[in-house]
Amino acid sequence: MSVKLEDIAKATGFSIATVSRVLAGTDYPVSPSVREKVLSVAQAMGYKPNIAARSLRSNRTNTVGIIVDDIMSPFVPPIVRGIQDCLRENGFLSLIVNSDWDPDQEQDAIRTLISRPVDGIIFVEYSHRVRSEILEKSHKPHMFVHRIFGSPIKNSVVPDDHYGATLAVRHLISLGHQRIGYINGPENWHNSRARYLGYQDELERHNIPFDPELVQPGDWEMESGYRAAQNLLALRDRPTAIFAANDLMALGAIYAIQDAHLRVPEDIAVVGYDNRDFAKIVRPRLTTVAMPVYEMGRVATESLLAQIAGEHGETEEIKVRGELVIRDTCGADEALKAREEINPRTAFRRVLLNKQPEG
Amino acid sequence: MSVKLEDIAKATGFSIATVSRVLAGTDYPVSPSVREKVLSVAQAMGYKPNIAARSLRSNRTNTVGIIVDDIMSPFVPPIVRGIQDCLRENGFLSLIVNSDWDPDQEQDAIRTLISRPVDGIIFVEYSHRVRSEILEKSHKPHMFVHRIFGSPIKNSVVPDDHYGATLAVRHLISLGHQRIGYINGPENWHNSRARYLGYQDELERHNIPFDPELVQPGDWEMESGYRAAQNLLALRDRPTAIFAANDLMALGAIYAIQDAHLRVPEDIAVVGYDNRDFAKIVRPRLTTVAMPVYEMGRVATESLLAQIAGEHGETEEIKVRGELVIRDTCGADEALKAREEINPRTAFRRVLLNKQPEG
DNA sequence: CTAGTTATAGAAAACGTTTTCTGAGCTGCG
DNA sequence: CGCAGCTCAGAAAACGTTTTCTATAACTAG
Repeated sequence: MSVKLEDIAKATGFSIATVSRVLAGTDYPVSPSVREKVLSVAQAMGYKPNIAARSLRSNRTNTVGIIVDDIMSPFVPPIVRGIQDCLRENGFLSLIVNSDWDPDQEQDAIRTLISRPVDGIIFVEYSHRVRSEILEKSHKPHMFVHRIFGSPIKNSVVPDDHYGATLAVRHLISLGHQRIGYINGPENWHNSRARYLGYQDELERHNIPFDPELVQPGDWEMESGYRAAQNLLALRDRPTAIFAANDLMALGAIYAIQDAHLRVPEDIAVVGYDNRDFAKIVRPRLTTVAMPVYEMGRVATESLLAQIAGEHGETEEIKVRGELVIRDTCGADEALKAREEINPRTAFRRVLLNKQPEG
Repeated sequence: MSVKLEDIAKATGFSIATVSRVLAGTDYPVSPSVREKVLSVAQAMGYKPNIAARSLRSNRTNTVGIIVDDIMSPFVPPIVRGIQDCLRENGFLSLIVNSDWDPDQEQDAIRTLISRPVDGIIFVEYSHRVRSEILEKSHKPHMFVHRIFGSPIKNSVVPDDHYGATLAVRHLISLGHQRIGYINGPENWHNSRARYLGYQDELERHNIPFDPELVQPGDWEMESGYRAAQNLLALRDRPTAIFAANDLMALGAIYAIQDAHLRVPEDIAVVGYDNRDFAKIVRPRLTTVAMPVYEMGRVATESLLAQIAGEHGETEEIKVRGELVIRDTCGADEALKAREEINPRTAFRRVLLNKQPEG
């Protein structure tokens, strides 16, 4: 079949050991002339190492496993892409398995991946509180990328939702809004709480009194955004702007506003959260806070690879900040729109929890 | 570390060979009592085979490689999910690598995957005409899942775009429309041609004369749909319905219609193609032909696994049909909407090219 | 000049399986 | 009864690497 070390050994006259040492790139001393010869012959013969053999012997595979809830769910692909780009840069490949939000399937996935030759595991949108014993016992390096947990957990990368909410509200305030409605997500989600807190804190920072009337519950779905906005519109002193905890509810709110024969952004401004794909094709195009999904994937992977390389052990929770993407639902200054489409592959800011400036 | 065959052999008193035969599930004769004992002990000890060792010895890894252009591009995740579901059912895992529409990176990906332990490769949205020599020489089973090529190629799975266009147009005709505009995709794309042909053929089948005035060019983007619709609206005898070759252009058309102070669907009906995520959250919700992405993934994988199992060699091009998803942009009978959200994991029809009924 | 060290290369063990080869004990048939 | 043929189990080879151990030559220090 394929050309192997033995063939190259025969062709060059050196031993298998020597050939291996050259080709595997260890720091074992090999004289330059030998190295050169082996390299050129290997090149000529088109040598490709047998990864199975290598990993059997050395226990390292340059492969990491990714456990996702569902590759089709909207936030997952960009996270995975961030992971894969970082992996590729370091010569790694990824094995992806779906858990379908099912703890049993997830356990199974963990078991499967651990038995496989993977050097580490990344959990994307891991939602189960119970850490797996198997995972613990395997001592494989692992990272969590998610938006779920409340309390900081080790080895995890999360979005800085508090900061993001702050951006949205600050933008509205800068446009002159004082009465800003808020449509919250489910109360038991950490996301909702963090964004809600960001909303409150930013109001306070600008000395705008917090009015509980302006806060409406939602469940992430469009329909709940619609109803929430209806309630806000029915207030005696109704808001001039609405910040929704996600894009879907923001869109529902826009529809409610339109159905009330009001205009967005002329009569009421709207800001969403997430920067979902549809945000730039709905009408009016949605101003929103980008969830830094791609970056989260990258950051998690960098940390994982460092762990694999033995550079460090567990890390604290890492928070990643997203940017405000200004489009049409706030009627903001055109100049601000210049930056419109952010490129997920470019610069981003990573903020370690304990290094955050003020708050 | 992990428990291995030797440990189980020691624990049960049988030889490694016997244990392996039981656990690997070969058809080698092993007496029931031995089998049972080994199985229970292995279970108790939590045995998981070392895949690296297994694949080194047996040259089979129960892993397939997937080369995608970009996991973030909209059609890819459901295709990948279809592949992965089918793989999982058969005890396989998948290694995914992105090629970024770059032939060089794709070559690289192929090389990488071939040197790895993968039993086969699936190309998703493979766009390069030049088949790789490396791929050919490797003799690895492979399949292509794509929407690109014109001429049928071996081992590929494609959507039946002609049929889909037929569905869309038939629906409009059944609602009484006679003047149906068509917004085409780029002419050099096979998709565009197939959908255009479906449009023409279905008109003919209903004895509706083809009017070239009603056909407008587009480039898949929303903006081109907008302009195309403007042109259609400017016709002296303007259409009562518009069929756009994709959802994005359909959405652009809707916006153009609305900007002309006409209503969708009351004044003009619109049908899109693809059933993208946004189709069910825009306003009005878009009636469209579903691209059978999930099914394409499954079908390709079934065929690949059959190849790997040695059940058959190369296959002819396989066409998969999508369904019409009826929502709000045609004002269709409410009864028809019952089937609204199709479940991608359920039944679907696969149609081999040479088994197609009439056309 | 000798002993110790260093630089380099080869031999061989090891990784955990699968699979081939061997062989022991039966069964069945002439 | 004897032998072919079957059923089942074990011994050992093999898969292609990496890595440990050993060996040799060259060099250095004293």
